[in-house]
Amino acid sequence: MTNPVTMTNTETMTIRQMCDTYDVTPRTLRFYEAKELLSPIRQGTRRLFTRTDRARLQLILRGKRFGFSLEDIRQLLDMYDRNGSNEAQMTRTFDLARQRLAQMQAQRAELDTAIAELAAQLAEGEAALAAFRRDSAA
Amino acid sequence: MTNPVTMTNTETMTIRQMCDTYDVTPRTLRFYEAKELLSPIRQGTRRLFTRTDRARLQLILRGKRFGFSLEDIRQLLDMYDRNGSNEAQMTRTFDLARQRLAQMQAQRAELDTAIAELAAQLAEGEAALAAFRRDSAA
DNA sequence: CGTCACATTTACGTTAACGTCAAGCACTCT
DNA sequence: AGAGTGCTTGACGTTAACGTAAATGTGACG
Repeated sequence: MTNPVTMTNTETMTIRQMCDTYDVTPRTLRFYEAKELLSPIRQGTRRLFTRTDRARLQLILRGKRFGFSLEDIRQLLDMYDRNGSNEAQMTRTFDLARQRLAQMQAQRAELDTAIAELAAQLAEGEAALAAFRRDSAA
Repeated sequence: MTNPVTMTNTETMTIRQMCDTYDVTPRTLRFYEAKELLSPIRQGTRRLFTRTDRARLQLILRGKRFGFSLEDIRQLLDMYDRNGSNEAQMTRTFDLARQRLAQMQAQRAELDTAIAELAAQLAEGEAALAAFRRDSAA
């Protein structure tokens, strides 16, 4: 039944493989486990990360790129997870997601105006610099 | 000479007026001064914040809303300020601004995809919830 | 069996951006 | 003079997200 070829344990990864794959430190993975963001299984004392852990880690890293706190991320992960929960739980979860979405949209709007303003400043400054150079020219 | 009515010094503000106006704490203003983001003048031992300080504070607060560090902000403020510097200084400053702009645009792109994904998740989840409710219905 | 490479736990250190006392001036009002 | 209000300067405390060091374990290899 168990195919010896596919048995090369592509299912789980050691902590080092995880670090190399996702460019994080061991400390980070242990820290995430302590914070209950990941829950690798144990082989004796060593950690083995499943594909579930890997999926969660990718979500964590993406969340971090957006400036979410780990606590925020933990809540979002719960949402991705417990979609088979009861109705009350689900609606609460969706409320949280909608709030977050609104925050993100607001942040996007602010970022847009900031980008526009900074671009304007840049244009203005570069025009000044160009004039400066014309003056310095023979 | 000095008109007692117009003497209400609309030019400068005390630390408390600043706090009330911009919704920050005294500690924050002193901290920004220590970090050389603000440079209020002194009347004896007390601080008096000029319109320059107020303008800078607004820029600081806006920068913070975008997640910039105070150190980032300090550099940007320098850019807004020293536009009358030498050419080398200016080009360096513009490089910094362009880098920041690129960062912001990248961040916006990421934010966009995150928004899209989160919205999709939400829609999916809400569809599931609706089905859940149909099942529960008589 | 010794040692090497990699893993683990424990625990203190670090940075940013302030918060939170504590102790003491400086005015003003009574 | 005493009390009150507002401001000042230290200086230690706090949270997040790990970094870093120390001591120990453990499985494979020569």
